[in-house]
Amino acid sequence: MDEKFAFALRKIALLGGINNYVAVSSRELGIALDMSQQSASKRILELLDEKYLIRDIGARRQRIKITETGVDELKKEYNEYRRIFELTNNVTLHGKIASGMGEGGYYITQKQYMDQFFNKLRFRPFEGTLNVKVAKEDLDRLEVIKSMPGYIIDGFEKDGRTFGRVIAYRAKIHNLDCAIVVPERSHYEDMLELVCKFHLRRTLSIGDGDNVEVVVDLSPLSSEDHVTGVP
Amino acid sequence: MDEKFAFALRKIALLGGINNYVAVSSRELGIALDMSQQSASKRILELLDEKYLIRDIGARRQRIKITETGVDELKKEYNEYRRIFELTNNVTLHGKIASGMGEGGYYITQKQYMDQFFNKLRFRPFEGTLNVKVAKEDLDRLEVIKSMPGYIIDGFEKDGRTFGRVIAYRAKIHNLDCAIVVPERSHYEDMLELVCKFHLRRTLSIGDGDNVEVVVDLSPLSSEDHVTGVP
DNA sequence: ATTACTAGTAGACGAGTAA
DNA sequence: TTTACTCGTCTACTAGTAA
Repeated sequence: MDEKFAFALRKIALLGGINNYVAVSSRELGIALDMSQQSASKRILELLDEKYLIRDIGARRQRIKITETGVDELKKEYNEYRRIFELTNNVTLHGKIASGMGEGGYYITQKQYMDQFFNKLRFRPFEGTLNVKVAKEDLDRLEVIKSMPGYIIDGFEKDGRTFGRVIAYRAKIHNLDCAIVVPERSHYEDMLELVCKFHLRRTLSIGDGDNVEVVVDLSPLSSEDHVTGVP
Repeated sequence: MDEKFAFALRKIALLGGINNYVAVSSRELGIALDMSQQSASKRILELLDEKYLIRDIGARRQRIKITETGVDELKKEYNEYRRIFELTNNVTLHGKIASGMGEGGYYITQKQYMDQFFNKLRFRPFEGTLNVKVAKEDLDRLEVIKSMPGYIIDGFEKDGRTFGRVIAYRAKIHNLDCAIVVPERSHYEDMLELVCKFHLRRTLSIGDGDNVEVVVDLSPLSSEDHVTGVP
């Protein structure tokens, strides 16, 4: 997104435009953005065009509201700041082992995914994945992780079903190397899929309901096989 | 600050330029900023000129580092995002009553300050202020408060001494209306000055070392007597 | 490789103004 | 009052290139 859009959206958010329609004239927005009424009016039109804003235009005063897409863009910048001021390269997530092979497990163990894991992460995952339900208080950190560059695992079609692109991140669970896998653009999904060279339940002697700590490694990736969370 | 500077600084911060010199070529920065090498080079020169960046230019690769001023600018934006996504209009600070009249108390009880309190906050503070040492874990919230608009209490000169501009915010301590007073641009100062119409120690039966909870009201101010934390 | 100059251009901005 | 058009200016960018 163009930075000027983020700037305008941020100021509109500060005026209360995130959850409600807020009456902001182009003159007022111009003051907030330190520009003329004319330019602010144009900016609003651009934001509407980009679907970052919706408008309820009355006879006297327009009322504007930031769309979900717009809020997502702001969160992306917010997450950048969190990376700068809050996080290091290692983010720890707490969670509980969830029952074995859910829907996600079926997806991830597809050969097309597994081959890519080997090519990019340099290990062949043990058949089957470990599901970890992330603790509520760590969900926002998971959001930050999702906004970071990770290993792209491309999607594919098979038997008329669509398997979407997923992003993998190197991680450690109890000092064992593994990777976490999250579907691209999914919001507030609290289930992690872990892939590992070994059979994690057996190797770590863990089972359903056990608390685990997953340390995700967010250090910069080597080559061009990475992607930013949302392009 | 021009938004384009904040944008560039943010990307440099993400490349690790906050606490250390980091080797970033103008080409690399251009990629991060989605602009040409030439423009990125120019942007670096502008940031150097604005004292947001310092540079250690070697023969091959320049190494850059964000200055304290630059970090402050980034924190300002970060605090805006925190206001958007974390805070409501009321921010609660925890702290302990500290010993009576420190240096700050001497300052604040000056007549020139007191008259302005009456004009702007519409109450005349009881002679003397209450010092509250803010708990370490709430210091970052205090930083956010400082970045918000508050009531400007102008500084003055007296007997060759300079009394700086301070910012006041409406607050409540144990449901009693009061105001907190912070000097303009002071970093990581953990001492709050509270002013109130009543004698707080007597009215609330509190004394040194007692834990108190101060709820600061950050709702938008009425007129033109407010200022943003740092202009 | 770098960094950064100059020159030319596209687009962002504000003034004037209409509705 | 609003919003938003046209149009002229000027800035911010890129390409070419030097060091």
